[in-house]
Amino acid sequence: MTSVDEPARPNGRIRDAARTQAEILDVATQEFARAGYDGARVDEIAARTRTTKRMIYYYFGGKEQLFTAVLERAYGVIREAEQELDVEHLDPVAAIRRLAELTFDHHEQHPDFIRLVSIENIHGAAHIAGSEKLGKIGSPALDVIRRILATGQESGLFTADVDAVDLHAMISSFCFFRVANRHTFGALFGRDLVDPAQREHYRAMLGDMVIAYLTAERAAD
Amino acid sequence: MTSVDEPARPNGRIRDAARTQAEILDVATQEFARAGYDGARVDEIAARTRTTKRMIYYYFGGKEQLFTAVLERAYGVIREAEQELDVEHLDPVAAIRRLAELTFDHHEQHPDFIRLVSIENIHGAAHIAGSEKLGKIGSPALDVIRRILATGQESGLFTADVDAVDLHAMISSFCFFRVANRHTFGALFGRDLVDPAQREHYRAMLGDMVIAYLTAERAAD
DNA sequence: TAGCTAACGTACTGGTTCGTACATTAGCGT
DNA sequence: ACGCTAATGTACGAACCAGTACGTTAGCTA
Repeated sequence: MTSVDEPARPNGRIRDAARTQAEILDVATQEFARAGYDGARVDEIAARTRTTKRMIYYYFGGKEQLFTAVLERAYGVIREAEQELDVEHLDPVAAIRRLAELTFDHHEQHPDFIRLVSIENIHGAAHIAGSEKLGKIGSPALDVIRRILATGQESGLFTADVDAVDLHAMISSFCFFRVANRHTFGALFGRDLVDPAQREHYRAMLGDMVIAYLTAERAAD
Repeated sequence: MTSVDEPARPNGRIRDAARTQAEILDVATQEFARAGYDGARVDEIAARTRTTKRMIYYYFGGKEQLFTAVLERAYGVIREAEQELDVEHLDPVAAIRRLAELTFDHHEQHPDFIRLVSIENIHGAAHIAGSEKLGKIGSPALDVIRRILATGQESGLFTADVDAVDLHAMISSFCFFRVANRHTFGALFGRDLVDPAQREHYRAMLGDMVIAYLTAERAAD
């Protein structure tokens, strides 16, 4: 099965620290997302790698640090995606809608990440708190929202008195819930929130919701 | 500390099956919510009860069934609370806002339940699926929403083409995220979503959001 | 008050799982 | 070519933990 791997590779057993580490992180991400922190098995992660359990401890130190490394990489992916956001050329309403849609898409495309976040919350965000990397890196998306919001509020288009962090929470809530609670919601209400046929429906619903909130006519106060 | 428990009780060691089971469920709820399914320890649950591990297996059969029983009771509490909903005497806008607020309050008051739901989703809702009790009991809240929605849509007050299940998902998203992701959100963005001082702020934000969505002026289509 | 059963306690086991001691090799620098 | 170190593999141990065999007692019933 793995006989013809790559050309000019003797027996496919080459030493490559970076590749080994990346492979461990890939498998660990799946395993932690599959079963939770305590449900994940170090032996299982090792077995699904081309290397051994010894290497996990050699490179990461232990299960706990491995999970932290998994989180760090997962959040890194998000941050990279957020840096590619290009919506500020749009008018505020369109920009916010587009940003919400991209957030929606990203959540849908990374269910493992959502699960890791759920798991980390079960454990009180102890690993994030104990990570230097994850300590102080504000989300690029937040800066984008901040600027769009300022423009929209100055022009009077946005009537809501809301700041970027809260708006981010609002958008994330919807995207997160849809993916994270898919199973219980489906079991209890018989509706699959991640049904591909309903994807556009929910995408539009999110955009409508956020725009309606931001532009609603407010009672004078 | 526990010397003077209750009057007329010889040594406090009385046989009471119902009480023992309830006590196991109480402690198990805390322990599962604290550490997740795999992180929870049956011995720990037993130790924090007035009874022994033997009783857990005697009454519930095993760890898996105990978790299912915990879920069943937790969902039962929700359903009871939903049956007390009394908002239909209000006009549709006020009724929906009130319902959202009550949902908000209930989530805030039951963080353990939120955690159990997160945990159950990590495991693909396997326990709900395997439970007869949890299989077929539609939420009373859903019926209430359905009726309010119908009234509001007929009168033209509500312009959004949304059904009860989706609206319920929208409201729950916000309430759930705020509690469930409190820790990672706080660690990453430095804002405690469950800060008591901000409680009214978020409560109002949810109501504004839902009402704005339902009553927004729609482009003719 | 004898006896019966539900309710309860103790002590243990067998398997699992994280982590490590020890042995080995690839491949770079000189 | 020769060593030196990063990288890797093997085998094992010690603790932990879900679940159980076996023994005991409360309290109702007749």
